[in-house]
Amino acid sequence: MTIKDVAQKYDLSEATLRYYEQEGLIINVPRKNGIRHYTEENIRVIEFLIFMRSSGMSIERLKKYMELYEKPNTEKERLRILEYQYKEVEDKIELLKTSLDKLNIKIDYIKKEKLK
Amino acid sequence: MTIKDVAQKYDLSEATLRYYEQEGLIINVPRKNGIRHYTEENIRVIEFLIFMRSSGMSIERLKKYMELYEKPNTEKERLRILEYQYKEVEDKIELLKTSLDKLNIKIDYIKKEKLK
DNA sequence: CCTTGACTTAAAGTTAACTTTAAATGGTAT
DNA sequence: ATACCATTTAAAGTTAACTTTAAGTCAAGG
Repeated sequence: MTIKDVAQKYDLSEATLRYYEQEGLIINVPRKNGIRHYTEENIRVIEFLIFMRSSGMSIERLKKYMELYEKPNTEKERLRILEYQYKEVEDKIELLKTSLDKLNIKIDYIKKEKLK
Repeated sequence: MTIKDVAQKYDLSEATLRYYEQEGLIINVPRKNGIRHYTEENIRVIEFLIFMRSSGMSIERLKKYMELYEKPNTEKERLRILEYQYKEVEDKIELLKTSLDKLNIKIDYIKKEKLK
């Protein structure tokens, strides 16, 4: 798959794919005449990156994760990163739920004010 | 209350309070010898701002909201903004819940791999 | 052979939301 | 009176995560 194909399939810009590679999030992307041809492994990594970004993990932390991924016997450390991320997402959800409640109260309040 | 008091009480930096004012999110902050003395109304606005920021509303949208707040008969428009924000927060929560599930699956998978 | 179009890299630019800095002022303690 | 301290404003700087631009390469079509 060329960069264009991948970008279309995953709704990323080509620039983003190059940027991720430059940052070390995607490695070993083979070239033919200098042009990227993503392998299945590359694609799996990209899917992982997209998912992790959607959970809010920073590029910085993903870089750390991918560095570990390249080395043997790093499961424990990678697990720690994922579990930490899990907790962060949990916390964020809790915070947002509180926000929802408060928004609701505010909305109701304004609705009542309007009736007066 | 001086800027220092407010910053401490709400765990904001003084710079942030000045920035919000500059952006038009906090208006009519009275000065004595040039020094800010926040009124109760100012404080209520600040509490609102903090809450809205925690729900992820942008400074830009808050600016719009506060502009409306200054004008009479804008309840309908303000309601629209709040309801839109409500939906955005709902969506974000859903997205994050999906992330949690996937993270869980990934974590379990790595744990199992490790056992092999 | 020449142009076109897709791709390349490196570097500079963008945006949001602040933060930091520099220079000035004004009340307070010595 | 002077030195200090908290405050002020305006402007410049920061950070993350991209995006855009400039200049170049290369295979394919006319």
